[in-house]
Amino acid sequence: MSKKYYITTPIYYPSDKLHIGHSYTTVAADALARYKRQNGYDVMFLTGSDEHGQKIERVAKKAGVTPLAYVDNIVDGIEKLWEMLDISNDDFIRTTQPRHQKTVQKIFKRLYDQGDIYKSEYEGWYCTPCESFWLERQLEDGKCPDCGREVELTKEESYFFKLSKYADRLIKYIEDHDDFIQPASRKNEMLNNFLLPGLEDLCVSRTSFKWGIPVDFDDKHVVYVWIDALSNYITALGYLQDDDSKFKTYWPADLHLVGKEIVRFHTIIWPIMLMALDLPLPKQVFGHGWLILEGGKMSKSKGNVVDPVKLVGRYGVDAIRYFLLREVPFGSDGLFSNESLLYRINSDLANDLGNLVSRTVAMVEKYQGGTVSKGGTATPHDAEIEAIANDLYKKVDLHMDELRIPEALEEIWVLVSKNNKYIDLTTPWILGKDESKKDTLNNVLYHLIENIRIIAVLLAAFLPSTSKTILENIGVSDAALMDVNSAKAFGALQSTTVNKMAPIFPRIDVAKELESLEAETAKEAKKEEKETPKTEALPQITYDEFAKCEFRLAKVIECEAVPKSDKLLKLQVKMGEETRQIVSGIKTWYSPEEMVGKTVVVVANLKPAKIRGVESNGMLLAVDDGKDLALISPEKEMKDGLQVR
RNA sequence: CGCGGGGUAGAGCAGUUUGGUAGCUCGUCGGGCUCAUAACCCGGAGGUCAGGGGUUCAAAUCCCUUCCCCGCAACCA
Repeated sequence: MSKKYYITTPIYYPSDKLHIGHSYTTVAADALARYKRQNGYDVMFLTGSDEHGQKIERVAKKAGVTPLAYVDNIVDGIEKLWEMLDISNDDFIRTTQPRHQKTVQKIFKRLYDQGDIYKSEYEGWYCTPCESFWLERQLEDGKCPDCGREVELTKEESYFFKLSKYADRLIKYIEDHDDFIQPASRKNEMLNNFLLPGLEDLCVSRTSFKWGIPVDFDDKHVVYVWIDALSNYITALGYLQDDDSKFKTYWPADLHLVGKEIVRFHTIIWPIMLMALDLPLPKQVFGHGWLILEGGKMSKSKGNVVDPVKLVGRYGVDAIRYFLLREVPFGSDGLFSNESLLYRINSDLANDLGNLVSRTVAMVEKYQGGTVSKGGTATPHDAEIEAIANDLYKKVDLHMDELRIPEALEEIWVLVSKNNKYIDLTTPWILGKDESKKDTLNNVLYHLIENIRIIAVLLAAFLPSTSKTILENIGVSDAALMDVNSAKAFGALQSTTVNKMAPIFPRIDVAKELESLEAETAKEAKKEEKETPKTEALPQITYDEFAKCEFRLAKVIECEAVPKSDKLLKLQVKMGEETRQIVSGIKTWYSPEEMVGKTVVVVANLKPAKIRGVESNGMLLAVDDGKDLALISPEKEMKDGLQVR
């Protein structure tokens, strides 16, 4: 019996197309899954989509289709993307599938029956036109954060899950299982920020929207995200279903690979759910870092979203896979920029690996008619490179065991470089001119080919198609020689005949390519600009209603940042005789210095409010497009205090 | 004083646990080679290890302190 390995990615929320970050998580999980398979594990690799919720209900409505139709379309795109990226998932779970829905209902019922879920109500604010329910702290200006209209205080009936009951058990579990939360820094974050201060019971149902799994014993309610989405890891295995053989084989999961933003749900809510269901906990939750985009908010004009489909189309799957796997270090963030991507492709893939294969194959053809075999006259440089090849598997394996994918690749590249150097040291082009050195030449070329074979075999998990192409290049097709066991030591290959093929990674002209990429993004940005932002029109109002608002010109005379806040500025503005204090969330776009002296439009008769403990008497008018923000000012110099109509 | 991470060559990072010559990749400059994808190999230049103070024969590393950046949280009238 082979050992099992169950690995998952998060299920993605299909309210929009996926970006490079989702691809990163999935490619990393794929590399791990392939690696384990290659090493003889019985692997179950799951990914999927989390398709319910108010947000999807709303975008679908806006698009004029049913939520399911909307989601079908996006999920289709996701599955195509995974296909494009050579993702080898064994299953794809959608939370709208009957197997999932039915099981979630059973789980919910069971938790309810055993008293871990109870019905209660909590107070909040309801926006009738939006049909949405908000918590006090979610409100903006005491109004609906979505539409800005009045909300009313209501009580929403809801089911709650007793997190608190299991908190102590979870704390103990986390403290006893060092590997459970990785990297360790996140473990402290969870304990200090959430667990040790105490857990509140969790609201697990909603009555304010319908697009969800109905609570089968109380059809006013749908199951809210937590129990719905997190359960996917077991519903996909057949838990509480007729055929639960997969569940019996694969649970508990060996690894939930997640982005650092959702570590919390996977290390607190999910384990507690499992405890309540009396199931074993996953062995490890790994919160990986993110790909940070170049320039951050500065690049808003460039358009910040990196589309994986476009990149794969341009540079090929394995170039993108390589970049993703190589660039994000264990437990921290990596940087993405077109430039770094292109340099990586050129230097690691084209120059080092691709060129090594191509020069080696060319020499085998040129000097010995395409065939090499083991043996010949040794050179003084053989021992060193054989030692490196012999140790390579062990080193890669050690890194993979600790989920250090970039380091594993780095290790493989040590052998790549050493081969390039070996060529320089042994100068086969000189040996080729001397008939008496024929045996030495064969030995040198054999070393190169055998090392390339080992490299190709070990790359199979990371760059599956490149691995195949390289083996084809060097004429290896025997299954035993493509097996990882044959790559654990130098010398398994006896003899082979090569096939010279086109370069596996053609060199990219970086300057030209960057230019063309930029031109393309600029074009797209323009297209986006043209599309008028869809803002839902508000109902008409009478002039009297409008007249209730008092807008005035105000001159900023003082301005400073509000301490301990990222976005808030505290301004003193002069409106005629009067001076007042306003707090505004515009620090991202305006510095305190540049605010002073500006004339702006203020809503003057807004009720005062306290923001972060600072009193604010009014509101600055501004427009934003989601990326940038501009204050509204009079078109020519006018006196402050004047009314705006 | 909310929690956490970080500041090391032009860029991205390792080294800090266990003080002892500051290292890797990319870029840059010079040389070598011609099998190869203007590639490969070798060498050089480039660092007040964020600032200040302390411990020590010796500090990037240990202690104290100041400043700055980035996550999370909060907040965006």
